Amino acid sequence: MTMQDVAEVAGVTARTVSNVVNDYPFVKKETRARVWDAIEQLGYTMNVSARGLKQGNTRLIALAIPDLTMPYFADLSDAVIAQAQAQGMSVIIEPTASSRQREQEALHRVKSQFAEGIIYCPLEIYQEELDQLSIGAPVVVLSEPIGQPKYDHVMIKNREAARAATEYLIRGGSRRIAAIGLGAGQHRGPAAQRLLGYRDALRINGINLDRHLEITTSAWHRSDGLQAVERLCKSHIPFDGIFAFTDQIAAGVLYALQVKGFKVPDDVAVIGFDNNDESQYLVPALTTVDPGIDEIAKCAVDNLIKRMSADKRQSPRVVTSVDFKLIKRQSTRS
Amino acid sequence: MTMQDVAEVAGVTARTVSNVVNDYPFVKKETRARVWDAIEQLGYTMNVSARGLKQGNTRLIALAIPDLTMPYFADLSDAVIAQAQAQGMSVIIEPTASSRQREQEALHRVKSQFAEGIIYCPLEIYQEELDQLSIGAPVVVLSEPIGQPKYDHVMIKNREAARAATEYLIRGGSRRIAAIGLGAGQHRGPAAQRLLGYRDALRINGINLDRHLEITTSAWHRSDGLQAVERLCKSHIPFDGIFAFTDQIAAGVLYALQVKGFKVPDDVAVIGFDNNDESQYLVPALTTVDPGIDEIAKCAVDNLIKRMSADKRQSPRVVTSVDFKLIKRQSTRS
DNA sequence: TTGTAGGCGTTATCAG
DNA sequence: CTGATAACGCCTACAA
Repeated sequence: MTMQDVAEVAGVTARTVSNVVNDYPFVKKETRARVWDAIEQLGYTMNVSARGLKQGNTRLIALAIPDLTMPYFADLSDAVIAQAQAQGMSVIIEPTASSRQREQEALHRVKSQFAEGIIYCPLEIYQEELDQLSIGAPVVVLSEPIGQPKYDHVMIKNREAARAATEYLIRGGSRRIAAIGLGAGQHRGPAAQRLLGYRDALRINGINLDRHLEITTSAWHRSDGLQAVERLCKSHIPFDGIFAFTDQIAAGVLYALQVKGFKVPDDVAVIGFDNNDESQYLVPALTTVDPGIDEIAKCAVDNLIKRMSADKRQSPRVVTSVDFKLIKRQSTRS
Repeated sequence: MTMQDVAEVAGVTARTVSNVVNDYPFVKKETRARVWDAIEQLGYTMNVSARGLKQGNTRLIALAIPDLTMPYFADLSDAVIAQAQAQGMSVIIEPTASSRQREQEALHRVKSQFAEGIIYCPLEIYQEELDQLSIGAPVVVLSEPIGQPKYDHVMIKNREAARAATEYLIRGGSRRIAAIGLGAGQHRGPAAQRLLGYRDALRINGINLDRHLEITTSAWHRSDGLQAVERLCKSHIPFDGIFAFTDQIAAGVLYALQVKGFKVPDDVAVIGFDNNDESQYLVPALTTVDPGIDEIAKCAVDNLIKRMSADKRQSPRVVTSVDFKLIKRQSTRS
């Protein structure tokens, strides 16, 4: 079933069929109609591999994220897909299960999945390593760059946002603020930045650090928040505020606090990070940091598409920073 | 940058390069090594469009869902991607925004996005219409079929599950049970089936229907659950149980009940549908129906791949039914 | 406004 | 085990 077949039925040549399906303007109305009829009649669909081969593009991009079942990444994926579709591109999603190996595979597989570029959310692969990989396709990285990165980056200011969140708790009267969500052994990446921002806030406001209030977790799930609170309680460490590194952690935290009989925000104020849709329906509704997902997605897709256009491959790397917002709800005192 | 270029550097022909990258076994070890070296050196990646053209496949499938930001569909997408990857396929996700037009577009665009088949979650397009569309690619539909469908279907027994959920509330002592989530004007689709199951349960247990307890919503979001409870309260309709058609609705319901001072499950027992991860961290943890997402995804992908293999295109349509489970938690009395 | 011819990068066929 | 050659289906100068 080729253009040739359609052409024969319509009584024209393949060239004309091509003109019709590609909306080339200078085709007689009547010819156009005959061709469309033939297409319908035969159930013809164009072979996109052939077109891709000829034109050298697929209009497909890849998006590598740690875990699609986490609301933040689902929202991000949705926003990326929307932005891409607005530019006539489709998106292949590749969850990496927060595994180093799967992240590497995702980067290497880009081309073999027909994608012309990739938006990459790193968790396990650090920038030095990333910058040494040879990927053979344009990349936009969603994280804070260090020094002169090899690829375009889109980021939010994790450290500043974390500081703003922590200071908001302090302004509400909290003095013993727990920070929940640093991964064991992590010294880099968003969680580490958020911890630094937390410490900044304490230092600037003259509050002593207490390492017992910095709770590491194995991941960023609700269960991690719940376990963190249990650990805090079990070791009898007093606390009157919690900065959860993600809203999912915060959801687990709120659950645990409720079960243990703490009043939020009176006994303990809680702030999250991500502004998931879910967070406004928690009880009490969660104060959180809105990272501006739509803006992140827009910048990422725009930059990737620019980079994909052949003439821009060598242009200087661009690092885009997206503004965050503090969303004030009922889980904190103001 | 073609195989030819690699071949010249490696001192072989393109044919040999092809054999190497495709793991054809009968290539001398030494030749193989030389070829890989050349590939590394040149940063060569195969042009998959060319291969697709030659072999007639892309190993890409599409997944059309209403909204990726809804946990159920994010979980489903994740499961479908995992299943597809296990079979060496990648997935293009197409959110249809619960819009009739976007659902149609998704179905028509399949091929033009390089996908060889599509898994389709209908919301707005009914089966008669779907069965008349000419799609030109294998389709697996995730919904209950009516009569003799044109395509393969994978379904859960919505009506039976809804009945089981409602009966569980009845067994817990609820008599005035609200059903929340039927779309305005919907007489078909999963919501309608769930309403029927709800009515079945009441009838079988000798409880009179009260249409005031059947609350329609515009969508299946948390906000819809919240508004439904407000509407119930405002019109002073007494109720002691709620069957929410999704866990997201239930989350909004629990929030509203908490705000209004109802005790769950003592004053009002609540049951949901979907078993989102979130639901076990709601306060109180939500009793719900687990539709078996992994099983659904596995059946969908398996059936689609079978259907894609040329010789199976004409085999009889298969309808797969996946079992549900009741997950009992603290939002209901037992 | 439509027809003709050639090539995009790969793999398959046939030799060797 | 490897080399040459011919498609795969489409697009685009160029020609008419």
